[in-house]
Amino acid sequence: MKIDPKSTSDLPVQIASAIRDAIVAGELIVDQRLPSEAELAEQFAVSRPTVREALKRLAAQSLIRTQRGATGGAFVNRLSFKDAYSQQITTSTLLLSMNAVSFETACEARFSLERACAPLSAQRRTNDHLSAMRTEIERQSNTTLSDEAFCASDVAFHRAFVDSAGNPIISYQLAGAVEAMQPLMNMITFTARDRARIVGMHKDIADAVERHDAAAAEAGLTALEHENTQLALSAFAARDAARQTSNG
Amino acid sequence: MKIDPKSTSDLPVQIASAIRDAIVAGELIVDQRLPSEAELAEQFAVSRPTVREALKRLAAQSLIRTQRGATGGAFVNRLSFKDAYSQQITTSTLLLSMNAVSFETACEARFSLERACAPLSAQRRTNDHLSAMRTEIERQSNTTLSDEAFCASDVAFHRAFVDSAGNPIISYQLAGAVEAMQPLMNMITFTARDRARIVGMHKDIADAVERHDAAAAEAGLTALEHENTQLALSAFAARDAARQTSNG
DNA sequence: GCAGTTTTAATGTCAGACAATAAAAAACGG
DNA sequence: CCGTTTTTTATTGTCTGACATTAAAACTGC
Repeated sequence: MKIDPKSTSDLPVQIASAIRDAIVAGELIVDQRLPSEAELAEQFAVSRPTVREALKRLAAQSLIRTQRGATGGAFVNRLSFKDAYSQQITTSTLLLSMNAVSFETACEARFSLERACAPLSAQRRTNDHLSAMRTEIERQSNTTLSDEAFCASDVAFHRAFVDSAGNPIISYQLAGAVEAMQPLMNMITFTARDRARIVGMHKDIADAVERHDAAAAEAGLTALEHENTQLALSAFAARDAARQTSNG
Repeated sequence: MKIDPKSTSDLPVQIASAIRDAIVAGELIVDQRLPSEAELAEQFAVSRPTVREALKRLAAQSLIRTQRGATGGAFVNRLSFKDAYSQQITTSTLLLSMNAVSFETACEARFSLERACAPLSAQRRTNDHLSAMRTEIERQSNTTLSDEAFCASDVAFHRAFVDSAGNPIISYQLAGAVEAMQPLMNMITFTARDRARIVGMHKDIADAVERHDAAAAEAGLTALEHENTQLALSAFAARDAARQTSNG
């Protein structure tokens, strides 16, 4: 674990990279303790604050955790699915909001990937998964729900569907795609009729999964994608019209 | 932008969260300059090193960038697809290597998601995408290639295929699923016959995409998944047998 | 006006100190 | 001798202050 003494710039970045590479390469294994900050400082020939910054960069990525006390120090972290999920969601959300990704593009990505779950979900769904979906459908049927709460339940339904595929890697990958859509969905106002249609489609999907019918589940997702796209189009059209009026 | 003065622990984490929330909520927009470290320190009533650690955490996630000099400071970063890709790949790779995810699970996730690209790729593929795939097929046909180089080309082929779907969000999501598999694939030794079969399947997929045949592309991916799973099974069986012999 | 120089405001790095913490070691009491 | 309490100790967390480095802006001389 060495850094290039020639490279003049940004020591903490170099040190963080060196340690990260060691972790990825398996030289440092899970729960192994790194040398203390003082030792690392000596090893890399820099000061303790510089080492600290490097360690904090890694901590920000959940690659290490630190512990105070006599037997404390920095330890290689087992990257949990939970940590990975939340990183994935943050990154995806920012990616959408900062890069002017169109609603259609995001929606297409989300439903394309969700349809990939249909065969697995239809095959493997357990009663737990089904009841999680049904619970959200029940919740969404409550017409007194705010738009935000309706969207949140929508996301929860889709996550339950994705989880029913029984593949944690897929769940991880789709967490970003599904959750990152929520801010975009929150821009839409749902009428009672819109909600009824969406809830109906959710029912169709849950029913299809229950009877192990992958094709029907895929068809339900496609219909839902179409519905969402149409709703968004009219919502954005209305918004643009309002803007036009107020500005000119 | 405030932190909870009651919460006793980990000030840099709290400060980083406060700033991140402000960015996600849109209170700080892209390219906007944050207050200087000294000002932030005063605002949060902590010292400069504490603020610095918070900023470094955010820099590690590419949420901000810093610049030295008179007009320097920390600026909200536009999270580029490129940055998001590399974060995604690092996270996915670590997730696989640290959580004892089976080859089958990872493989299933990867190919399920890749199949989701087939309809879009078949519809939208450009000549550039096709030639990128053909180039990799050409490279893979070179029998003098090392196993690592063969795997790298395999990954490049699949990324070209995914990119041909013409949806950057899908490309971003799948970058992790595809690239993270490489270390696992590198554990497999490919015989000449194995390689010929794989290259043949790649050809089938490229041909299917070229003639806009989504179903054939999906079938090709399914065949490839099956091939990979079988190869991995025998590779791991051989490895386990060798271990058995040497141990007792 | 323009080129070169100086100023200045900001981050980058360092050194040293003390606080907070948690585990291990030592002291103590039964 | 064992269990509990206290002390020690190693480590991270935070602060203060200083200097180095950088790059833009202000200034100067022509």
